[in-house]
Amino acid sequence: MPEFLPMSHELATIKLDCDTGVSIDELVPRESDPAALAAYYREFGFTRWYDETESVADNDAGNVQALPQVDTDYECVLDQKIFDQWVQRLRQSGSFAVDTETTSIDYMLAELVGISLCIEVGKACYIPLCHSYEDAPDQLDKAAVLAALKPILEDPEIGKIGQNIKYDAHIFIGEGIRMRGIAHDTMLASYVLNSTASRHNMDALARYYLDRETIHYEDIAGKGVKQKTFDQIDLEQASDYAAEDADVTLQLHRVLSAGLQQDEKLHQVYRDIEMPLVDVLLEIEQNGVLIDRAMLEMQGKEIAQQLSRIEQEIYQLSGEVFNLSSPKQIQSILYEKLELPVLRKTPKGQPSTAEDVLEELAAEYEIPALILEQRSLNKLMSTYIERLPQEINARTGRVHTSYQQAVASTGRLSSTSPNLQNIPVRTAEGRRIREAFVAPAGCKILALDYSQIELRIMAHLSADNSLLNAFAKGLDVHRATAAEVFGASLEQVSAEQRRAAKAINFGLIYGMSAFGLGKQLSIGRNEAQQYVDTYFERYPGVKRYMEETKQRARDQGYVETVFGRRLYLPDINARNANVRQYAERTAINAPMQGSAADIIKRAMITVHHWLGDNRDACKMIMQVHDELVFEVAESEVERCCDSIAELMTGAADLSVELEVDAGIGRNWNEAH
DNA sequence: GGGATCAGC
DNA sequence: CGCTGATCCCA
Repeated sequence: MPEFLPMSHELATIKLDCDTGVSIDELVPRESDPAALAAYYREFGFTRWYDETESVADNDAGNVQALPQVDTDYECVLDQKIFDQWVQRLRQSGSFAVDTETTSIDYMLAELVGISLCIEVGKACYIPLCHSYEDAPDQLDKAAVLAALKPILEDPEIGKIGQNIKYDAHIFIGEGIRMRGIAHDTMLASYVLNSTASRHNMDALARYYLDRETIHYEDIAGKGVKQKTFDQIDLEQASDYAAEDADVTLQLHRVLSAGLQQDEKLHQVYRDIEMPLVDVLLEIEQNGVLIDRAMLEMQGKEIAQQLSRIEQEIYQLSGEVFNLSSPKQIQSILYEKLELPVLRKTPKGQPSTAEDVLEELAAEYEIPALILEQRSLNKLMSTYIERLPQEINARTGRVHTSYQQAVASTGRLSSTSPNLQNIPVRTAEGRRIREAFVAPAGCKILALDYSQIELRIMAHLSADNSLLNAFAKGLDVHRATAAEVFGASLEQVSAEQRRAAKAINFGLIYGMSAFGLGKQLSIGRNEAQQYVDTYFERYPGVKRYMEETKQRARDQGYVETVFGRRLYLPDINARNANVRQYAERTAINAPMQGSAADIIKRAMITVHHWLGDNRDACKMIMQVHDELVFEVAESEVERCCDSIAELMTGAADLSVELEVDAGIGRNWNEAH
């Protein structure tokens, strides 16, 4: 086992120097010599477990190089001459760190307040533009400053370095500046080096990688309802804070780059996937999605009627009115008042009222079925039908989500405010929400999704003959699995058998346990174990792959995707069996989920480049893990469909072909 | 702020 | 059984 695996909580008490007998101080180079840094990272890597609350000093010295503290020279630019000098230096620089200060964390609502810049570590400036508190000093003219910076920010030859630079690029778009040369993002570098870190915000990175405590926004702006927006903050405080951000970003960039240089595969993931994706996500987010407000209103009225009918019925049957949104009250009605049998308990020991439990109770009793229906309609109502219209931007008339690029440990994106990656599709009523995701007049929605991408990746990684064969022949893979496991011919497979086989296939991707499979299929543990055993007999390559993956995880402390993205598993050698098995399931799942994420990200980048200057006719508007959604001019839609499908299938060269299903419609539902 | 629940892949 | 985010209740 390598010495510097990320430590699980269980192992956290073992000091790093216990293993080597060498004092930590001797291990950490104190100079900023790149060669020393390089040697250091080669030896120790960035494998420490870190989060916001942890500082290098608090822990056991850490394996991270703290750059020597440099005397800082931060200036607030209020003078035209000084500004001109900065512009001059920026023009001549190969790259620089940039950070914007604004009035909101919402990129579509935020107003630019000031800009900070740093070309050389320790020397940074803040250019205030719109501080508007009482007696605020005169500031440089915003339009003039932006006009001077625009050619520099738009010059692809001058590299821009930022912390979550997509946000700053959004802000500049709001000012009519399309940032080019987005070269580095310290948040993404940190994410590629260790995706399991809980957060990749600047404060945490500075604390961990620079052993430096930065000024916290709350300290200068206050917190809660009284929190000031940045334009209300005193220039002196604002300058220290903002200039520091740019300076720290540049310092972080140096340290993190040195780390990435030490592993060619990780460097490629960063350079060839994550960085180019920034521009793609920027575009998708700016594009936004058109939502048919009237459609949702209509659906809302229908559902409100159904809801009140169901609620009345539930109150009648249970003999009292109570809050159906409170699991606690439902629990007391069902299990105490009406004395229904308790089939399962929540982790905290409360009788569960979860979907599958109520599903089972619904066979015998009336109320559970009604509660399920109420819950599902209520969810549609509060999360989608009522919420989505509120998310429509007043200026663009569209919904602009945020894709989080440094959140999911496996390499997936996530989507927030609103989450467009969990729009209902499973049930008929839910699916109707997608009818409200529409194309404007003259356009169509084009949706393309990878077919069985994770299973194909499993076939590729495991090189199992039967599985490779099933895909090569273009078989219905769940049916093929059923035929193998139940010893039937393809034609003989029943619907029930196919359903079970599908659950097995999903189980495999999730690092299946007999317990979990049994629960999914509502069968006993032993019967489920039988299925698993038979499966592994028929697919010995898969069995071997699973064992090898777990062993590799134990040996090296991480697993990786087809493209070399890494996921650390600090708990893989834990002594607690539950903790360890959980890590083992993640070890199985992460390479498949993560490789799929890599592949669609690569596809997004090539599609983005293919679109070139044709982005008015064909706009990428959503990504849902294995699906890309576009808004396309009617005249172009067939051509785009074929070309994009080809680019998507070509995004990886696996030992099974990738397949893409495509659909075209007036709305997202029709496009499926 | 944490837990329960449920929407997606 | 893997990975997420939003909403709600309740302390």
